[in-house]
Amino acid sequence: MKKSVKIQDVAKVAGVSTATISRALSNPSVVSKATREAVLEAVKVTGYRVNRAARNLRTRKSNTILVLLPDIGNPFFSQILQGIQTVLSPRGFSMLIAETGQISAAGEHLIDYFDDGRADGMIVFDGGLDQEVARDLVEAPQRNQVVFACEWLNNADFPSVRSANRRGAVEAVKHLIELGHKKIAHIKGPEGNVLTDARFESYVKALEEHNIPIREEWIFAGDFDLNSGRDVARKIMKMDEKPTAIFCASDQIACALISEFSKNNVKVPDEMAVIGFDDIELAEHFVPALTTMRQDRLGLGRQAAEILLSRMMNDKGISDSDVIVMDVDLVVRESTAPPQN
Amino acid sequence: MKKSVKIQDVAKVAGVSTATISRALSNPSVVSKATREAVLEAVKVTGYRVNRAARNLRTRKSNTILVLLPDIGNPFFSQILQGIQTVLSPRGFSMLIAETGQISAAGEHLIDYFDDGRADGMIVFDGGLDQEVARDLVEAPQRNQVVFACEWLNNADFPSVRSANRRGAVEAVKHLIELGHKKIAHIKGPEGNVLTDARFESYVKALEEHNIPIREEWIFAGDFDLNSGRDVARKIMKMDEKPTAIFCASDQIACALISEFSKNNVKVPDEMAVIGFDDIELAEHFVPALTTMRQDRLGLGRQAAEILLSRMMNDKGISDSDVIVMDVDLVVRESTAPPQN
DNA sequence: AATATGTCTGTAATCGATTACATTAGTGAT
DNA sequence: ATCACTAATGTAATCGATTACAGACATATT
Repeated sequence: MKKSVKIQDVAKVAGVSTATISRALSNPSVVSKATREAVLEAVKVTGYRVNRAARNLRTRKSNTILVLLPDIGNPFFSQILQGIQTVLSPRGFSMLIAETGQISAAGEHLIDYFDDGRADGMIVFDGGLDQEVARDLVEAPQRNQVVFACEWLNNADFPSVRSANRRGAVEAVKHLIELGHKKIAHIKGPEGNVLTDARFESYVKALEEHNIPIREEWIFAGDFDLNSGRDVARKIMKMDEKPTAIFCASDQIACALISEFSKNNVKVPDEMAVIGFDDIELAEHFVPALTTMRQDRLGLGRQAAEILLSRMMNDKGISDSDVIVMDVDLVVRESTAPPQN
Repeated sequence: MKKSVKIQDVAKVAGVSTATISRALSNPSVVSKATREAVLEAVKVTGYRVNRAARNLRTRKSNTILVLLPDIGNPFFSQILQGIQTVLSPRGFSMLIAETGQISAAGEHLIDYFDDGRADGMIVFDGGLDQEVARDLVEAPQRNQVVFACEWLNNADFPSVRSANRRGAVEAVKHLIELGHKKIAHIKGPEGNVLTDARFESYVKALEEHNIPIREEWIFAGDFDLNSGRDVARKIMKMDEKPTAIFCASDQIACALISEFSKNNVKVPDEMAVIGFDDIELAEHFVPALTTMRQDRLGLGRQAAEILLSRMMNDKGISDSDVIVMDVDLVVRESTAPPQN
């Protein structure tokens, strides 16, 4: 049972003081070459590893970033996490993951992560934070160490990285219009979500721009998830006057929608054109392959991490680029086609 | 700029010593009711939060679990992470996430997480660790604080949680046989993976048990991912003698396989029956809905976390239940049917 | 009354690294 | 020879909580 090596032990082996060890490791340029090499050698010999808790205590830093998700189980986030990780890892930061619901369920507050030194910064993917939680964040001294990604807060201007939801939604609907559709339905995301609103409003805008009247009965509540797609498909099939095309707020909705249509012999894209949003991995391999707006999830994660780190370094409090909007791309596959008749 | 409250400040407000504050918070039963209430009140008034770094340093614990994934971007893990989180969070543990590749790329070692006090335990999802990394883990004094999940190491007996891969694969193939298939192909997972081997060997075993000869040309290399499904579909379509059914090592393979078949007018399930493994969320909503073996991903995550925590509490070094095998369920949907003719 | 027992609380050492400040030695200028 | 300055290193305080140990007090026992 070898006891853990501490900086004192290394100092003894290298024949220098602990201060020199510390300096040689964290700021090599200030010690002489000879010492530096001796220290490195001693570190190797002893197998020394800095004790993070001690370092964190002394420096008041954790080198850890909290990633706050509304729902860890949603596979939409996995690639985003990967993007974040590719930026954080080489820079020596660790990634802590938590879920909005779990934090409040545990009686904790979001800013506790700052207050108790668990995290130096956070990337928040939940635009639906409680009013109170949001206010705490705005008023926190660590205000600058927070970046929103994908979603954002309407009443606070944190830096944020997001996809071009409005342009994307407009383009998606336009794609349907250009194919000749006039009867275009929309399945919304969850109530109160900023993405839901942005995409829905753009749907309305695109229709208005082309003088297509809005039909309330073709606007459906949903929640980004599979089940809402299935449910809406059932509703639509019962309608007397059906739309000929549907713009879904997410690919998951679109897939489940198509699936339910297929089961009931409603042909996609011929009888019903369907376009999604996200371009999840499976979209390309769905049957029929899904036409959708691609979000660069890896890039979103990377950008969010980059911005956060650069803000944490500067700490100017001033920021030139508060909102980064990532491009989205229309990917035309097989689930959209001109209307039949 | 309010400076952070420390335990001293609370002590002053409550009119007791720091020791009492600490005790009242971490071991309430040892202080009198009156003091306890006074302390709680003082904590509320001051807005005190324990400094984790200080606590971690003193207690030599981090209350953090490292979750090591082979690939963060793989959505297969998201529900597992959620399962882990639901166990860890209420017990006051945080979840740190890292990727095998990133750690070595950063020149770090897995056991550094123990050595430098970043994690008290780890759940490893990668059965393909380097020999060296694996050996370090086996020899580490924290051997007991490691649990494998989904995958496992062949040459070391860490506790592990996994699905009944062998039984599941046998059942999957049997399902095809019972439908009347005799020409059954298999698309394997990545080379050298323990799951690949378990599922492949079971495929062979199931065929042998039913006296169906193994046809080498119907065994395909793959890698759990979408592209290998597409590629194998193309290969099969070019064959003179085609199988009538295919057992895929993952749902992703199966979906992409079916997708490619559909594009080329090979009818699933009529011309080709396909069964997957995993039951990813989309399986149910695929077209046709995918027949597959369900793995309880949420449960896997939960179990892994439970076992790890209980081992960390006991620390007996002895373990009655080393390997927990989670049930898998055959979910018959629409991608399998009897062979045509 | 003296002693034992138990309950509660306080004092101060401790965890291990970082860093402000002090010190030393070496170089070059005057 | 003295001074100014730089470069390299050492000494010791510090970060903030936990906890071993000791002490104070109240109650029970003999």
